[in-house]
Amino acid sequence: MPELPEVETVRRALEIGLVGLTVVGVRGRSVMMRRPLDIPHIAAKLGGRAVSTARRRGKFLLLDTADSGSLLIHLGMSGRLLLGDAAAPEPDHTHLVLCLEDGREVRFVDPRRFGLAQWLAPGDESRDPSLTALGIEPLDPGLEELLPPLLHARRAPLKSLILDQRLVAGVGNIYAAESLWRAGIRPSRPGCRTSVARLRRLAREIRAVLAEAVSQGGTTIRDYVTPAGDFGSFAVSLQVYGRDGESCERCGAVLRATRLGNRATVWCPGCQR
DNA sequence: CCAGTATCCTGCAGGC
DNA sequence: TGCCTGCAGGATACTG
Repeated sequence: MPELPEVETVRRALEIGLVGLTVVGVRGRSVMMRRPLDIPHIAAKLGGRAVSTARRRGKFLLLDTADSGSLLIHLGMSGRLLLGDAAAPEPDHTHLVLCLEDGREVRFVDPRRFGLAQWLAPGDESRDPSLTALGIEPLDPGLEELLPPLLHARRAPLKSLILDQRLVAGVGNIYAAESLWRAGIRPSRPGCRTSVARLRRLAREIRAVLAEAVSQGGTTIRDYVTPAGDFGSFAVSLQVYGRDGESCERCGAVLRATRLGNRATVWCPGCQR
């Protein structure tokens, strides 16, 4: 569910509301998630320590301590991080709770359990396979120069390529569809059959749509909320995602839905080539 | 190495 | 009202 803008919005909320505070307790159940959730291990490493930094890499969050290591979190499809009063009712599927010194709690809620929360010892970050495999950070400088040659070398549909976290880290199904619409490129177009100039345009649109979505607090479709419980407001700016059957804002043609790599894909047959 | 498919899990909407 | 099917913002282990 959450893509880069939603994860970045969560990170900013934690930077303001969590960083600097001490985690006085850790509780939860050691359920199976994308990786096993080991509550006692997290409790031993994080309990009694302060969170010093909240970082993001692609769709991953890293909550650092000064010298004990970091809590790695991925929200998967349905994950949410909530920051609020410990007395508030606890949602179903709350798997991990960080109790804070000021009486509030950070709760990791994830019904589908496609997410993960895992302790990384100092130095583990550079060994974790899913972190080391991550590609370009799209809001960092250089996307326009680095991404086009990678895409041009491949035959797969561009939408599948930009969803591949090893190429560019943070684009998901919503922003893949939106950036291709903005660039006027068909999602099914093979990377190798797209000019480098058009791929550069795509890279620019990826950056632009992600940055705009961050400024709107992300996109809420059904259940994404910020740690404070607010909805992201970028949904009103979506041009294709979830709009099949409606008319294209740019050319008026009827937007069509298809499936690409087992993911719903909406595009405009009139102006995406 | 690359491209495409199946799979993990719960909740919800829609059809009958 | 229920029961069934398919689908959902993701990643990855497979298969050819």
